[in-house]
Amino acid sequence: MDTTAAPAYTIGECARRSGFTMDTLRYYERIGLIGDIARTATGQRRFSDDHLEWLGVLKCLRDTGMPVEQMHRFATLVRAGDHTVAERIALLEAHKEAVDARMDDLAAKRDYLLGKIDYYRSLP
Amino acid sequence: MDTTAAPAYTIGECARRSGFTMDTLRYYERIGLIGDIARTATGQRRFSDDHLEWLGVLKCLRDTGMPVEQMHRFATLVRAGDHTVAERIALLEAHKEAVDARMDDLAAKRDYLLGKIDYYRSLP
DNA sequence: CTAGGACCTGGAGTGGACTCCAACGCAAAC
DNA sequence: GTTTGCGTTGGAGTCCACTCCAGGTCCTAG
Repeated sequence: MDTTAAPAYTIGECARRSGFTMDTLRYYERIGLIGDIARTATGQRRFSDDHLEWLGVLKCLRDTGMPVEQMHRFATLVRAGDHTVAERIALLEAHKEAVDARMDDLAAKRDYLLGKIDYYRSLP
Repeated sequence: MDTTAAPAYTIGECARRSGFTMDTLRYYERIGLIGDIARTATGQRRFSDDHLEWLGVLKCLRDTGMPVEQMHRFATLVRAGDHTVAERIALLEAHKEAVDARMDDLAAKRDYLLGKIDYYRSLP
C-alpha cells in the first residue's frame, strides 16, 4: 500500500508558490483557466503539484503578455486531449513570435533611452 | 527676413507621425504631458517639430511600460528647467533598470516557452 | 456654393485584469 | 476552548489608459 500522501496545498500556500494572489487563483478558477481543484469536506480548495505546474505555465504566458482570453483557448486545448497538440504548438509559436517582437522593440527603445541619458550626462 | 515657415502639424498629421491617436494626443495635453500647443485663430491645434520630438520621448517611455504618472513627473522636470537634469537622469536610469529587468524576465520566459514547444514537438 | 471631411469640447463609457468586501465557517496553536 | 487567522461565496468596485460620443465649427476641393 501507498503511505505517501500526495501533496495538497491550501490556496494561500499555492499563492505563495505560484506567484499569483489568492484572489487571482479564485478568479482563474472561475473563468475556467484552472480545472478540477479538489476540495476538503468543508469546501476548502486543495491544490496539487500538477496544479502548481500548470500555474507555472499560466504565469509564463501571462507575464509574457498573453491576454487571458488566449490563455483560455490554450487551457481548452490542453483539456481537450492529445489530438490538439498541433494546435497548441501553433498557439505557443505565435506567442513566442510576439514575445520576440516585443523584446526587439524593448531593446531598441532601451538604446534610445541610453542615448537620452548620455545626452543629459554630456550637459555642462 | 525669414521666409521659411516653421512646420505646423494638424492633430491628424501629428497622430500619423507620432504613432499616438488624436484622442490620446488630446488626452495627453489635458493631463499635462504636452504643453504649449499653438492654436489657429479658430482654435485648431498646431503641433511643431519640437512637439514631435517630445512625443517621440513619450512614445518611448510609454512603450517601455512607464506609467503615465511617472511620465508626468518627467514632463514636469523638463518644464522646470535645467536645474532638474540630475533628477531626470535618475528617473531615466531607474526606468532603464526596470526595462532591463523586464527584458531579462522576458528572455527567461521565452526560453521556457521554447522548451514547452520542443516538448510538444517531441511527442509521438 | 456646397458637400465632405477634419477638427473642436466636455463628459461619459470601455476593456482588461484583477481586487476588495461583507459576512460568514473552519482550523490549529496554545 | 478560545483567539487568531485562513478560507468560503457572490458580487461590486477599482485602476489604468485610453476611447468614444454628441453636437457643433471649420476647411477645402470641385
